[in-house]
Amino acid sequence: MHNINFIRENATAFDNAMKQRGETPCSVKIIKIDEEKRNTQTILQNILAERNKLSKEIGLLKSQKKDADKIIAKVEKLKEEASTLKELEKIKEEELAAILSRLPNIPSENTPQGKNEEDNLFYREWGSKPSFKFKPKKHFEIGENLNLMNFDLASKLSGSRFVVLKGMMSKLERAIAQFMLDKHTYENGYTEMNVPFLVKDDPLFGTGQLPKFSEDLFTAGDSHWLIPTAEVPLTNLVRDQILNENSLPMRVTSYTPCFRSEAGAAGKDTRGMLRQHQFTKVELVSVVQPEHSEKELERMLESAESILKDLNIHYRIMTLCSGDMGFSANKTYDIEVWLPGEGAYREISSCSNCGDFQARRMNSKYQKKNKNIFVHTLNGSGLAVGRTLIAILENYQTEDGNVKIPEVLKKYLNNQSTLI
RNA sequence: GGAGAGAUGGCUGAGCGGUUGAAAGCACCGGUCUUGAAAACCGGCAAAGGGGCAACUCUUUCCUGGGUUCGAAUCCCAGUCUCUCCGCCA
Repeated sequence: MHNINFIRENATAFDNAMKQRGETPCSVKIIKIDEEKRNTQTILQNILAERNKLSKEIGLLKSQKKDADKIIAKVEKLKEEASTLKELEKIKEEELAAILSRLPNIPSENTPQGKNEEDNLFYREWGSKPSFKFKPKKHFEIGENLNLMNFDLASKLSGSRFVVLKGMMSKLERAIAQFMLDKHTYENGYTEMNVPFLVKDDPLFGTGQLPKFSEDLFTAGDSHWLIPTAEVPLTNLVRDQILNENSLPMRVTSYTPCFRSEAGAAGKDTRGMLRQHQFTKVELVSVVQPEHSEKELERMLESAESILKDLNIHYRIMTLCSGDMGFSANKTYDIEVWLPGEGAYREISSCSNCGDFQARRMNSKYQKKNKNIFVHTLNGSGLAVGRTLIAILENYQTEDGNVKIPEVLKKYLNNQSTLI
């Protein structure tokens, strides 16, 4: 959520920022509504002040057993005026909130300007593309050939974009998740959390999915939504709070399923388990003081990278341009793994600094010298488990159709060295 | 599902129609003392917003939304959440 004072004082800069993000500049409209709201407020408050004053007089008169009927009649009139103005004020407030709550975060000055993913900037890479003496298969070919990955069964149960994993494939996915959690909790300084997978509206508003992106979410009953990412429950752990400064930085991680309707992705990545309605992910969330968030983003990125390094899988990191970033982010790095079967880099993690954007929506502050300051929030995948499974299958496949088990995962798989 | 209890400032907790924005304690901030720290003592300390160059001033907020009243943290209604007991259940 944007600071209205900032927009008032930096209208041009704000409009430019929105332009960068592909939004139509609207500061003029915002400022106009804001002015109307404040004008209404000023008049209303004068009336209320008068009412309060007279009410006190009434109290005084009554306590002296004097007649107060005249003043009471006067107050009655004021009350009527006030109620009309109150309604008008409410309307203006709602108009303003409707606009502000749907505008994306302002890109950081370190975010490259651009329209779409083609304008993303290469940041760095690790490792190199492996060479194969045979034509590497795609993950679903490997999985289906081994009879450990079944999309037909899943579609019988739930339709398209679901998968059933069997036997060692299912164990492998669990091993990956546990490896990630262990790494982040024992080495990277995150605290493991077990959080609800169903949340109410408020948390989703807090992290920015609502009100604008309800189409991307699944609902459960009238009052709950299935989480599209653990970012939602984890970040909202600090909602409506004034934190003690010594509780910062707060670094938490959680392994959860994620549910996404993929409303805008019809026909995209329909084969395989790259884009599913349900997938699991280990998420990282940091809550820090404003002055630390830039450094924290780098730290988070390194935490996510540490997983792929241990798995020895080649990846590159892209800095997302203003037009390709998510709604709440001011700066985002995507980690893209190399998929030999696919012959392409695919996103496996996205690490974002949201600045105080989510904190404003959640009302999350910390206390510093008797001042309450909005915290900064960051989130990143550490990593998407399903896609890590894909990366392992494609990078560790052998010519006979089997898959080697990465060294760091062996201890989670009874020291087995191949999938079958 | 049945029966009760409750929701007050960063926290604990008083207040239950008229200087109550709210006692007290803790936490926090400033100071005295101390070589430094602790303790002790003194002082300060809710938030959001409006008006004003400013000093300052006003409004709103005691879970949320309605209502009663000249006036509500305090009374009434609805909702949300929490807790206790009983039942059911992974």
